[in-house]
Amino acid sequence: MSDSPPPTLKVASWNINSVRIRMDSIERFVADEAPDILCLQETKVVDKDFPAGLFRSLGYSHQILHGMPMYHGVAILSKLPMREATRNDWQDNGEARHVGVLLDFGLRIENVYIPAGGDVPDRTVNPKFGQKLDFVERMTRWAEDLRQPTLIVGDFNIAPLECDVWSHKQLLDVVSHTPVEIEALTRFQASHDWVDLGRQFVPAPERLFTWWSYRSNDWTKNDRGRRLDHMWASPDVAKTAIAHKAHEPCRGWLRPSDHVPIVTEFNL
DNA sequence: ATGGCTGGTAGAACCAGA
Repeated sequence: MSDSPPPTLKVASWNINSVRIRMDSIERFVADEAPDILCLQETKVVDKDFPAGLFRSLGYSHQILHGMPMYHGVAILSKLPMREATRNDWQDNGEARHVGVLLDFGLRIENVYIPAGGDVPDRTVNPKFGQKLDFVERMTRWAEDLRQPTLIVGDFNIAPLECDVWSHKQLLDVVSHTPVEIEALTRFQASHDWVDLGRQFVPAPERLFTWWSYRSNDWTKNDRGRRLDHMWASPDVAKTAIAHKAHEPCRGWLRPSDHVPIVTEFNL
């Protein structure tokens, strides 16, 4: 690492489901948690319309945007300088699903939005499911060549463990928790010996969810959540993590995203 | 009780999310 790192670093990741209509929630979350770096997915805005001024007023003067019209879109907002933004298109279809940056002290932060994969977990009848699996496989090839300390965060759209969903048995055939997806994600994990920070701090079989469907009248009733959002770190980076949580209160705020932010603090 | 909702964009008998 070149420059010396700050004493502590707090990183948050949040599938925001439209950044423009979620600024009140973002201000409230920033007041609660004050992350140094905020990685967003599903910003749903082209870069020229991104609410850059609002984030600047909250202290996030360093902004790396990768948006597109209507769908997807990722962004990294930071209080610390960032450089060398990379964009990978692991489906080769132009969708804005990844952006990566390098911090001055040598840590890479990679922000990814893995495709949801459609309804039917069979690539022969549902091309979106095949695209999701292929996306993860290409990410795996990419990660095999990573040599720098890296933190990869985002909406992986896969809940790998039995305790990552409200009912393992009832979700076995539901896209996000099928064995073939979990096998693909397991290969990705092995490609860089990624450490799952969520489970480093909340070990299985404890409940840990980051998403609850909009379709329930009361998201707290029956607690039908899934852990779709993740932060995975290079082994050396994982050793510096001192706290991790899913910020569940956000799901109960006015006009919430269906995902809640996840937050990890590091003592570098 | 896995769609019963929520977005963007168009102005939908839409598409997508997961």
